[in-house]
Amino acid sequence: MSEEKHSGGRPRDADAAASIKAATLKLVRERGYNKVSIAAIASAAGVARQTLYNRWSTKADLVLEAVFEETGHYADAPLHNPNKSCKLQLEAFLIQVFTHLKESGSPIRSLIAAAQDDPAFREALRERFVKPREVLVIDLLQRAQDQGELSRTRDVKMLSNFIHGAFWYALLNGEPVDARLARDIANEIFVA
Amino acid sequence: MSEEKHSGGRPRDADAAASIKAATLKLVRERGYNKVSIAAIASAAGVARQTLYNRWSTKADLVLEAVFEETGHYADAPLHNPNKSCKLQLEAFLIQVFTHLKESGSPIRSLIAAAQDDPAFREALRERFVKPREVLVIDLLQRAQDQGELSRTRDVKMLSNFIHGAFWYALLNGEPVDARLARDIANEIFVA
Amino acid sequence: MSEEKHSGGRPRDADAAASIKAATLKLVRERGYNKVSIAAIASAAGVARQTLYNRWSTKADLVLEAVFEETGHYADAPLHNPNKSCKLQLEAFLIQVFTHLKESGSPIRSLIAAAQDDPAFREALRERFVKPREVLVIDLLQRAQDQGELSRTRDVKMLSNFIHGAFWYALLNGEPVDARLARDIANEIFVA
Amino acid sequence: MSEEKHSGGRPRDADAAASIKAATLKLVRERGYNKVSIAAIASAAGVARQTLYNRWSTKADLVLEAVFEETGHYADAPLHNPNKSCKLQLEAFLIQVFTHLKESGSPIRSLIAAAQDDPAFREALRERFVKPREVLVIDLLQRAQDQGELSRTRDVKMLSNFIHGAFWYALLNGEPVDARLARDIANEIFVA
DNA sequence: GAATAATCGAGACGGTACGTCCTGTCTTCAA
DNA sequence: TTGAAGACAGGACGTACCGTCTCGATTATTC
Repeated sequence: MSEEKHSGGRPRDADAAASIKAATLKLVRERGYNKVSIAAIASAAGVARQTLYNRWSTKADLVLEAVFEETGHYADAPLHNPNKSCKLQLEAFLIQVFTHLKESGSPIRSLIAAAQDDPAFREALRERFVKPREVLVIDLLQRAQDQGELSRTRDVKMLSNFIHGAFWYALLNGEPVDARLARDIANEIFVA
Repeated sequence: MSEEKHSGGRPRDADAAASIKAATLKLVRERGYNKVSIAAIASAAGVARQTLYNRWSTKADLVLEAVFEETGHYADAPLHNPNKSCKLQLEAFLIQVFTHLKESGSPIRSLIAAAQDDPAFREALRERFVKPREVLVIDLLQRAQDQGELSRTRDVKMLSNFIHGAFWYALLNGEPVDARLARDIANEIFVA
Repeated sequence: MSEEKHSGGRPRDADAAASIKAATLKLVRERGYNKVSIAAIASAAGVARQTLYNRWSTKADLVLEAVFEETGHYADAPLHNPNKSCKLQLEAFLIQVFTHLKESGSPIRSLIAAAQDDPAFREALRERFVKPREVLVIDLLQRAQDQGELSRTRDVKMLSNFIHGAFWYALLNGEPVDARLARDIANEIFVA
Repeated sequence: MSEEKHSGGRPRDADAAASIKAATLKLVRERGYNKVSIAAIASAAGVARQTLYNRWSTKADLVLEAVFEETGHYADAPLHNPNKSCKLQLEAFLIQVFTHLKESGSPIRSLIAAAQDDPAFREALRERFVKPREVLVIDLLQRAQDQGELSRTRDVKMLSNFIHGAFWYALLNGEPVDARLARDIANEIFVA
């Protein structure tokens, strides 16, 4: 069902996509998004330049896919853990996110940057990166309100903005995005 | 005293700097940062391309200066207004900042983006844009604590991060950065 | 056999080479070598600038090829004509060379000039322009000696230098290089 | 009489001209004419760039003066030496010229090259370098005819062209311009 | 002695050209 | 039809020069 029909012609090289994404991640981490050309990625992947254009329409698309291929799935992981307080669940979630960033922080910063001049790409980033995390956090905060751990007077949407905003702000300003930040954010959100 | 000494050689054309910055702002607002070439700025300013290179080492530097030349001073404006509650002062401050962004939001988004691939430039942006606003907000929050308007249990540094983070998050995600957001942020900070 | 193998990749546009060389000759004759920029040639040929760099490493190389493409072959023409005296054969040969110069004298002067600052290019010019003509003249003079038309005491290598030197000297000094010069040279060589 | 009246204003620095010419010769010999910029000469001479423009209108003019300043006078030296045969006088003269070229050959090649794109400069070179040597050689050859050392049937103007042409040809083709060439030329001219 | 005027060091300016790099498209051959 | 290879149009980049110009400072001559 997920297999597209192959109607004649040479089939796509299955290995190509993997080696391209690997080369993309490697180069972007080493040199930074803007210092990596499409030609350099193709060359590092041992692939013709056209092969990249066959599959991704822009460099941003490619990097987006490369970055979230491997690690994009953790967002589906069950955040709900009845044994822990919501505050600790939030902290644990942030630590999980920040750990991923330790490796891919630079590419993600680059993606956010690339999104600023390309509305279509900004939307893609929103769908794949931003919204899933917002949903998780908002759910968690609502659960906290249901369980009386968080006051019903708090605006969970704005709190979510505070949480994500705080880590974007640190990320984009080059400040450490680590366990300490996760704890400080969680503490301040659940302060009252 | 603030004038740099002129130690020989033809002095720089004072008009040139102004027309270059004006052309820069105009073009960046119209087309977006990455769609504007240095040659186009020079041409619009009626100036030789080399003249830009004589004064700014990168396009980011130029745009940074152009954006904050005119509006960078309002941060010095007295934020302290004894007749208003701190919450309203915060809201007023944010409205002021957001008003500026209505005009220069796109260039500033571009600057934040450009900073992600250039540590030196990120530092410059931090000094000229980020830090001054942090200082203002932190002072205000501390005053609020002194006056009993804000609980001493709150971490003003993290609250400042929430405030700035919330607006960066909205800005970079293409959501409205307006008076409503200012009010919502102020409300949530002073919620208790 | 003389065709270079095509080992993958889009083949070079055959028309492009022709139109580039044509534009090169036209512009160099009109404006002079140093007044013609690579960009101007590309533009006149309706071709991207990079296409020129793909094929020739320097402007001198390009002009060299353009100048000798059309007319470089006459050197192969049989100089040996048993019905004429060697003196008249020399005169006819020089007239032939000088006629070519009437059209391309300016580009050739430019090539000689360009060769003075580029040893590699000087060698190329020697191979394509200088040596073939030396060989022809030396052969002719030796034939003249064999037939008793020229004394065996003469040094044909030096006489060849006299002949070519005289016409370079005239060419580079802006003096007429015409049939009269051809006759005068031939007369003086066969004077005795 | 050769001193121009100085009617007010700071007089020109007398040392400047010397150090400029020295720097010019040094740099042109080291790097070649086209690889030397006016700015580099000024810098090497410890002089402002404008000072060069105050005195010479083009780089070619400057180099012309620099090259012939020191050695341009030998052409006035008496070539007539009754004790030697004209052939030996010619050989001695050529050796004298070629010795100068051993040091300044490269700049002179450059000057001939530069002249090809600048008629005014070609004329200047002709006056200062070409014609004086032609006159000397023609006089010598006429003396040789008067004394019976050279046949009256020879065209001394063309012989002069042969002589100068032969050495230009060698010079511009990168062949040795030395005592051996001087002897070979003299021998062949006086062959009969 | 003061005014005048040309020169000098320094360096900005308008301009032209350079050679490199990159993007996205196209065109060939081979699989 | 895909892939490898590479040419092509187009455009931006940063650098290097050129010849001109504009400063402040200097150094003569002329008044």
